Amino acid sequence: MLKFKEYLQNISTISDKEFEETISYFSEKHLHKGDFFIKQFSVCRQVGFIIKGTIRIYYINQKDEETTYGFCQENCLTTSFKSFISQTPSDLILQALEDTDLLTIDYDKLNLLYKNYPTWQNIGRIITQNEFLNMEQYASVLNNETAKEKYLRLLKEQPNVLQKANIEDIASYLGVTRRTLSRIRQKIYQK
Amino acid sequence: MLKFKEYLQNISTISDKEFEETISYFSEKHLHKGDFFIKQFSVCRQVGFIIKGTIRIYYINQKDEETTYGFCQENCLTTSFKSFISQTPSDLILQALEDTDLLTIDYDKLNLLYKNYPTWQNIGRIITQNEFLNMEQYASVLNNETAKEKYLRLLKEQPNVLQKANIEDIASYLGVTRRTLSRIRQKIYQK
DNA sequence: GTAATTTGAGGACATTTGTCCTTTTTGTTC
DNA sequence: GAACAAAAAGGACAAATGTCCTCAAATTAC
Repeated sequence: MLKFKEYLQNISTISDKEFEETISYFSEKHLHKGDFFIKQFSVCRQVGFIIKGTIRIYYINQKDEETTYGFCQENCLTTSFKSFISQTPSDLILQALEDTDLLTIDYDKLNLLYKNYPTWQNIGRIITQNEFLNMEQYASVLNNETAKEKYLRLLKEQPNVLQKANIEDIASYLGVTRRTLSRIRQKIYQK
Repeated sequence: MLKFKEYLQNISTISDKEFEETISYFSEKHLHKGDFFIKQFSVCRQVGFIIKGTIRIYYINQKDEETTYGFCQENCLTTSFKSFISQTPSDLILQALEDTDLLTIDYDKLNLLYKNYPTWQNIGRIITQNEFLNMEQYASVLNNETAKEKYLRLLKEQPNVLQKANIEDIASYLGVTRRTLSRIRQKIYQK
């Protein structure tokens, strides 16, 4: 809860009283390893704030291959944003890589927050803008970083993901085959 | 003007009177071939609606190579969105590939529109969401389409861009070198 | 603990792409 | 129209990546 309060205070000012009231709109959710937060083709009805654990975000393309968008961990928001804002079936799949605790809010309750608290209108707009910036950053990485650079960044920023995810997941995150990932690791660790 | 009205009406309902008033917040701008709508590192102060012409959006990466994000043409909004919303220096460069006519609105005037017209708050939110969806679509293309597929889509959706842009631009849009683009064309046109 | 199964490492070869060129084509100037 | 310049096509080889394997290590089941 404390971390969530910090998270919101980084976005906008929120009083203790408002936070207390806000928190009553949220629920807690526990996922076991392998559980889905959002399944493919289901309408995403919730946004989650990760208290503890790891979520892998991925989708399955036309050739039946999994492409991993990324991994969300502690103190991050996680949702299938497009599905959530448009309340349409989700292309993205969100799955727990390990036991994960979340603070969640439903679509309707979030809209109540927007309606009842001017602060939340502000928070909502900024979160939407942040989602845009994240997506832009993601596209920029796809354009500019080699698979090796992406691997090194993952190693730096989310080293524990390398333990929790399997080779297949990491390779699909890097946009290469297992074989190439194997070669990347060889170069990094043997020199 | 008519096209712009249609564009807005597709987003939200806007009365004739509101549109008349709205249009007074906009200016017309004419770019010659090669002119910049937004230069690198300048703060983007305007959003443009293209009446006629073609804008290439690109940036220059750490290795001094140009990467082309895409090409905007008639009846599309064009801006360096991140720079515009945050009023910070732009990574993206927007340049006219041919003589281009735009309807433009300044940052301050847009905020006046938001303030004075509830309709525009709605339009603004939806445009922001659309920008997110566009960026997501862009990332999805980067992940899923081969250079050849991208070329064929360009050929289908914006065939005239292939005349207006040079090989270098198109190759950087596809994410390959000139040599590979040459091979792609060879395969497409000789079989 | 042993056997069976899953997962990661890496060999061999084919395919693709990039680099560095030269040649050809197109467009421009006088 | 000839001469020049600019842009695109494409040859030759090197480097990177994918495909299809096998083998070793780790994990799980009994």
